[in-house]
Amino acid sequence: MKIDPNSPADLSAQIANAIRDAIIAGALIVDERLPSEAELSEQFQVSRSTVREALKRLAAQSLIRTQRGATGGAFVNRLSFEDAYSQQVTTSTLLLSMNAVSFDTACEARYALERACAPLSASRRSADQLATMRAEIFRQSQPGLTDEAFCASDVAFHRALVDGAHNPVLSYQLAGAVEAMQPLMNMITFTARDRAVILALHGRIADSIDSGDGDRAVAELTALEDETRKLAADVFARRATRAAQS
Amino acid sequence: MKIDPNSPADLSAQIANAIRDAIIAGALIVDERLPSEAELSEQFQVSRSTVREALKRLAAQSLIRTQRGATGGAFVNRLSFEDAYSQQVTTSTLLLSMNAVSFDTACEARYALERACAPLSASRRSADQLATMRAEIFRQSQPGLTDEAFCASDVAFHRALVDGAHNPVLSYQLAGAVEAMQPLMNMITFTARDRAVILALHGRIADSIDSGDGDRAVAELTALEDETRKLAADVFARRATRAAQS
DNA sequence: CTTTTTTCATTTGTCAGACATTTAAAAGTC
DNA sequence: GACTTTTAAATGTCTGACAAATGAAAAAAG
Repeated sequence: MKIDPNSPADLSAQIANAIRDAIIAGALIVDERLPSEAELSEQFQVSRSTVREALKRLAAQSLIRTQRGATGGAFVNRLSFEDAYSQQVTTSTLLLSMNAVSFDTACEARYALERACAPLSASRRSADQLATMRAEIFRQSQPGLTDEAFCASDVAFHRALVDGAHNPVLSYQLAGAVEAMQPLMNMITFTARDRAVILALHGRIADSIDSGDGDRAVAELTALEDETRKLAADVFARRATRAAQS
Repeated sequence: MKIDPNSPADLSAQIANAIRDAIIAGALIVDERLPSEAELSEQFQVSRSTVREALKRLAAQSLIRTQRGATGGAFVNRLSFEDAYSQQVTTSTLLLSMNAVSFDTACEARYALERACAPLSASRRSADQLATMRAEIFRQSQPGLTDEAFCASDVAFHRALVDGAHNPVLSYQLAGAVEAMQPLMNMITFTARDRAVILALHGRIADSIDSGDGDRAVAELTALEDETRKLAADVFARRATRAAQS
């Protein structure tokens, strides 16, 4: 681990990268304790503040955790799917909102990924996951549900579908795509008729998963994608009309 | 943005979260300049070091960038797909290595996601992306190629396939899955016969994409997945045998 | 001897103040 | 007007200090 004091990059960034690379390379293993801040500052020949800034950078990426006290210090963190999941959601959300990703693009990606899960979910889903899907469908059928609650239930439904594949890697990858779309989905106002159509599609998707028919689930998901895009197109068309009039 | 000095969490973490939430909520927009460190330390009633640690946390997530000098400061960063992409790769790599994700699980996720891209890629890929696929296939046919170089070319081939879908969200999501698997793939040693089989499958995939036949591309990808898993199974079986003998 | 309490050393968290470095704008010079 | 110099503002780094947490060792109690 070498540091160049004349590099344009901040010392704290260099140190953080050096430690991160050591973790990736396996030189530092999970739960291993890093040297104390005082020792690190001596090793790298920098002040303790600089070391601390480097450690905070790593902590922000869940690569280390710190503990105070006599036997405390910084420890290499086992990156859990949960940690990665929440980071993935914020990153994806910001990506969509900051880069003006169109609704169609996000929607296409989301359903393409979901269709990838459907066959696996159809053959593996637990009874519990199927029950969750049914429960969310029931919730969506309740009158008086706000649009936001409807969207939230929609996310829960699709998460159960994805988790049914019992592949944590897939669940992790999809989490961002599905949850990050929620702000976009929330722009849509659902009429009673819209909800009925979606509800019917959700029901048919659950039935397909229930009967283990992956191909049919894929087809129903495609139908749901078409429906979603049609709804969004209507919303944007109405907005454009209003904007032109005013 | 309120900070609780009695919270168990570090002040710097609280401040970082407050600023992050403001960015997500849109209260701070892209390229907007945050108050100077001195001003922030007064606003939050903490020392400048604490503010700095908070800012380093945000910088580690590419949420802000800092600039020195008279008109310098911390600016809200436009999170680019490239930034997110590299973070995604490191996170995915660590997830796989630290959580003992099986080769089969990772492989299944990867090919499921790739199959999701295939139909889109078949109908949209640019001539350039198809040329890249062909070029990588040619490179893979060269004798004397190391296993690592073969794997790297494999990644490039699949990236071209994915990018052919022309959906940045899909490319971003898949980047992690494909690149993070490279260390696992590198454990496999390819015999000349293995390479010939893979090469033939790559050729057929490229042909499918070329002719716009998404369904066939999906089928060929499935065949490639089967082949990859068979190779991996052989490797692990040989290892188990050697381990039992020694 | 065992259990409980106290003390203590270690380590992170926070603060205050200082200086170095970078940078662009303002002021000065020709 | 064009160029150079100065200046002010901001981040980057260093030093030293104290607070707070925490486990371990030492001391006290039974």
